Order: sequence, then structure tokens, then C-alpha cells
Amino acid sequence: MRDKTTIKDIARLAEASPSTVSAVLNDTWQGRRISAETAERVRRIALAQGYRANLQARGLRHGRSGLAGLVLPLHDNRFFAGLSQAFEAEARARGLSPVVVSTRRDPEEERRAVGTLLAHAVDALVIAGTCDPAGSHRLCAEARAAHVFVDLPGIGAPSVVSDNRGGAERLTAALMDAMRPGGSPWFLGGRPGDHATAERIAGFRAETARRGCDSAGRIIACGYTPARARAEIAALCDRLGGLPDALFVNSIMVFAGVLEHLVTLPPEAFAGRVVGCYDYDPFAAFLQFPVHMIRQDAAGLIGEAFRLLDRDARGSEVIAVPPELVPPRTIPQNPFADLG
Amino acid sequence: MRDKTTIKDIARLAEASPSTVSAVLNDTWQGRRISAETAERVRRIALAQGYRANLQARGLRHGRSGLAGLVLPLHDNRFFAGLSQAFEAEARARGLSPVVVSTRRDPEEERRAVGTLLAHAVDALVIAGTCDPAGSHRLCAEARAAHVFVDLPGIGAPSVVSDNRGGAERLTAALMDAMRPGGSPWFLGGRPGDHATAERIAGFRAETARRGCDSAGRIIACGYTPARARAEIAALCDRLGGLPDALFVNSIMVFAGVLEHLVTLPPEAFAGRVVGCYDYDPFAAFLQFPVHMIRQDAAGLIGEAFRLLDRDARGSEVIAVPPELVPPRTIPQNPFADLG
DNA sequence: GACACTTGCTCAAACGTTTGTGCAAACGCT
DNA sequence: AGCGTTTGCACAAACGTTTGAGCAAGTGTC
Repeated sequence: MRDKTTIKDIARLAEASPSTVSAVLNDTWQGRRISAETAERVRRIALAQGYRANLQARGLRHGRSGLAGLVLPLHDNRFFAGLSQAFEAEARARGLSPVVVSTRRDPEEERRAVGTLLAHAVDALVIAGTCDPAGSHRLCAEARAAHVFVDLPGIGAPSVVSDNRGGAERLTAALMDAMRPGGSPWFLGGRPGDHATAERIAGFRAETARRGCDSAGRIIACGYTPARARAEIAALCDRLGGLPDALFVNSIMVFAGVLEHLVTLPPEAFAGRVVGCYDYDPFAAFLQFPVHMIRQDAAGLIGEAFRLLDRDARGSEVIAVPPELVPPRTIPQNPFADLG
Repeated sequence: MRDKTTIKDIARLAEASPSTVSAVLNDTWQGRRISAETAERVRRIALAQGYRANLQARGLRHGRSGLAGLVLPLHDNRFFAGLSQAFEAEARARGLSPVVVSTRRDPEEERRAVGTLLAHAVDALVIAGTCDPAGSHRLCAEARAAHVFVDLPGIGAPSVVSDNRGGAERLTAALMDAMRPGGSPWFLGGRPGDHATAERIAGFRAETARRGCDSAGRIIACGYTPARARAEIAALCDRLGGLPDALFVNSIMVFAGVLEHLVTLPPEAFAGRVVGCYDYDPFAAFLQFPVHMIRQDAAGLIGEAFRLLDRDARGSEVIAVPPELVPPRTIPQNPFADLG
């Protein structure tokens, strides 16, 4: 084989014109009144030559690429990986070719990623966990590209987010049901300025208040790094003379840090204590002590996102999808589906 | 804004020709003897108009796209997600735009994914965990595209794989060091026909033999599904009247199934027993019983893959990268980096 | 003032498709 | 035979970019 086979090569071999070949290979030949014999001849030769259309050229001509892009902060996270998986399924179901790109939570990188995908004329863009909603939206708007935000609300375009407030209320309720009567729950991790954390704190506050328990002073929004979380939980245990009655851990990263401390404690330290984590990991659900987990509905979020894209939604509408509460030592509905 | 701004629009506004604009925006204007003033004028206008080059057109002209593609079985897996993360970093370091696509371990889907990326003229392709090495290679070869296999050896192109045999030997050694003297280790999970499983079984056999222990009859290659693994371990415990002295679990999926059974056992059932898993999960490392884990070196694998691409390697050479052994209740070198 | 050389650009073709338009031959009808 | 209609295809432009070639005006040299 010389260079890449083009439509012109096929045309030469089939003694036809490029336009005829194009019509045949795009199945528009009846409309263009190509004879069945010619069509068959062209198809045969194209197959024999292993012809594959140059999608750049086609995209250039059409103004569309057939690609659907997902932009996310990182691959290396159960939740986002679940989004990728669901995204690809939905995109393929619509005849689009999915591609996924991550940004390391870097606004500049996010703009570059979105810009690159748009410059390749992606037909639809889902932006998950955005850290520059305004910038990303502006780029998409300039390129007149269909786009939706997921996980964190965007600006100027529709968003699909987890019901963080509701989830936090349910997790808090589960923890308070399980802890000793009259006990005090603590909230650990996250940044209060972040949308998701703010919502979860609100949910935590609402549920504790509903049960006549004042949560003031028991919210430690110490960010997301495991190291910091470990230090904070160690300090807290010191202060309280033991583990808190109930601990609401705001993310799996924070939980990792907390766990580093917890594994240093003797088994009896866990007596009567209960831990919850706003995130899911199948193995974290089976530690020595009971862990209540919240599992976000990746498929549900992506499903709603595509529904918005399908109906070409434009506003700033925000759709909330409820997460799932996974009780301790439980295998959730779709067991280990996200393990591979 | 009307439609997407093109180089012609800029040319009109700057009272220059499209070629001048192109030269300026590609920083080849000195070579083309464009005056500094003209260059500045063009740049200013392009910026003001928010011009972004149409990468399909550029790619069509150049025959390259600036894209680097990673094809993997699924996103939803720590190891593959780690590959994605490392892949994006390496690709960006080379000025390429990374995109990742998964195939659900479906050969047909893999061919489609590879074909689509090639049709978009990706400059480099990394195919991880291939399930159709021959087919994928053929497509790449026809398109004259640089490509490398990772995790599973390919055909016709260079491959980078984990040192499964060596890793299995080390894991087996760790288990036999930790189990009661004279005990017998068992191997569970995988399909013997699979390359990785075959290598791991070979490693398991070699290490047990080296210690004068016959592994015959203690290898249960029952596939990868958690359900099956759960049934097998339950049956085995029944047969032995308790847990085996040491258990080599062949993948995290299998481990998940095993865990479903193990959590039903009383704490004393674990006395003197030791479990190993050929895969890593930060939380699985902290269960009630000690778990030795093997953690594959995603960054190392991808690093080698790009080194091959850099020097345009063509043969069927296979590079083995050693994995890391993570002792029980340990935080590995790069703690929770892959958690997010 | 003729000549060569430099400066600063523009022209046009090409990359591989798709698609609106047109045209020649064949056919049917009177 | 003359006319209109259908059949079966080819031509050429366009998508947005890059790039080899060329051209006109200005500058310097003798």
C-alpha cells in the first residue's frame, strides 16, 4: 500500500468520479441516481483497498466531527471514572465517538482542553467538575457548541449535579440513627467555598438541627488533602479523648487521610462509633469498623446530561440527581461494577 | 459574533491576505518576511476576534492532528485510570493533545475505537489491554500510524507490559514468608489462557517450587467474576475446613468476590492466614486481615511506551516493567495519588 | 540609468470530502 | 423525426488551513 487510500484512488480504480464514490459510500447513491452495478463495483473496490474515510476532511466539509467530548478533573477517581464509562455508552448510543480528557483541576488546562476539543469541532461537550465554568462556557458559546456541565454547576449552560444537600441529610440521618443516643456528630473535610461542600454542610446542619442537635463548632472544613485530614482527626481525637460519636467525612481523599490515623487505633477505640463518607469505595465499605457511604449516580448524571443535549437545552437550568446511601458492609445494587 | 471566525475574516479586517495571517499566527512570519507592524496588527485583530484555528483544516493540510490517543478496556479501574493519568501527562509534555477511549474489552469496539482515532489522524496511539492485537495493529499499519501496546503484548508493534512473572514470584515469596511454616499457598482467579494470568501462574509455580513446595492442584483459575470467585473460595474453605494458609488472588475483581465471603467469617478464622492480591487498592490494604498487594507501575509503563514512540520503534520488542509490592497496612510510596 | 538584490507581501494549489448543478445519452411518445 | 423526460453520471466549488512560488516596489551598486 502506498499512502492512505482516498476517495480519488477508489474513483480511479472504479472508473468513476469522486462524487460517485462518495455518494455510494455514504449510501446516498439512490438519491443521486447511481446505478446498482456502479454502486456495487465501487463498494467492492473500496472494501478491497481497505478504504477508510478521512474524518478530518469530512468534518471540515460538514462543520461537525462526530465526536463527543467529556472533560473531567482527573481519571484517577472512582466517581469520574464512572462518569467516563457512562459517558461513552451514551455517546455511542447516539452514534457519536466519545473521547475523554482530564485537566488536573487546573483552570488553564481546562480551557485548553475545551478549546482543543472545540477546535476539533466536537458535536457535544460534557464538562464535569469544572473549575472555570465561565471560561469554559464562553469558549463553547463562541464556538456555538452544545455543552452541559456535570457534577458542579456551570454558568450560562444547563448543569446536572448530585443532590449533595439531600445526600448529606440522608448520610447524617444514618449516622445519627446508628450512634449512641445524645452523641455528637462531626463534619470533616472540604472547603466551605466549594459548591458541593457548602451543600453538604447545609445538609449536615439541617439534619442535625432537625434532631435538636447543634452542629456549631463541629464542622472542620480542612480541605481535601489526606495529610491535612490525618492531622485534623488526630488532633480531634486528642481533644475529645477518643473518636467522635459520629464522623461525617466529606470525600474519599479525606477518608484516606482519616484512615491513616484510624488504623493506628486499637479495636476498642471504635466501640459505639460510626463513620460516614460522602463517596463510595467498595473496599472502604468492608473495613474493621462500620462505614456508611454515599455513592453518586454516575450513570444517572450522565443520562440527564445527554437528555439535556438531546433537547438542545440552553438555559442555566440545574438538575439534581439523588445519590445512593450504601449501609456498612453492604454490596450496593450494582455490585463492584466499577472495579474492573 | 456570526459564525466561527476564520483566517479569512482576520485577513479582511487586517487588510492582509490569508497566507499572511497564517504566517503570523504560526510564528513563521520572520521567515516569510512579514513586517513587524503587520504581524502585530494581525495578532491584535486575531486576539480581539477570539480567533481559534480550525484544527480539522490544519490537520487535513498537515496530515497530522496533534492528537495522541489512548485506547483501554475500561475507565473504571484503578490501574487503567492510572494509565490514563500518566498518558495525558506524557502526551502533553510532547505538545500533543491526549484523548482517551475505552472499549469494554470488546474486540469489535476496539477496532472501531482505533479506526476512529486513526481516521482523525492521531499522531500516536497507545493501546492498553488489547483484546485484538492483530486487528488493531493492522489498522495502525495501514494508516502508517505510530503505535505501542501496553499491559498486554501486541503483535507487530512494540509492547510494554508489567513483569507479571516477577511480580507473582515476589508476591508468592511474601505470602510464604508470612504464612505458618509448612503451610500451603493457593492461587485463585484468572483464565490460564490469558497472557497475564499464565505469567502469574508461572511465577507462583516457580516460587513455590523454589521453596520445595508443590503447587499442583492448588491453582484455581476460575475466571474474573466476583460471583464465581466467591463460590470458589467458599467451596475451598469448606473443603479445607477453613481458610487456606496463604491465598494468592489474581485480580482485584476476584478479590472483591473473595471478600464477599471473607466478611462472613469470624475474626478468629483469619488467625495465621495471609492473603495476597495481584492488584492494588488503597482501602483493601486496610481490611481486618493482612493483605499483601501488587501495585502496577502505571507511570513507568506509560513512560516506556512514550520512549518507544519517541524513537519510532517498530519491531515486536517487549519491555517488562516491574510492579511494586505493597506490604499489608502500608501506604505505598505515592500515597493515595490515584484516589482523587 | 541599468542591474541585482532585498523587502513585503499576494496567489493559487493542495489536503480529502460533500453536494448543487449540469450535461449527454437513452428512452418514450406522438 | 422531433420533442420531453428520465437515467446515470461528472464537474466544480466549498470547508479552513498551509506553503511553494511569484511579483511589485524599494534600495544599493556601478
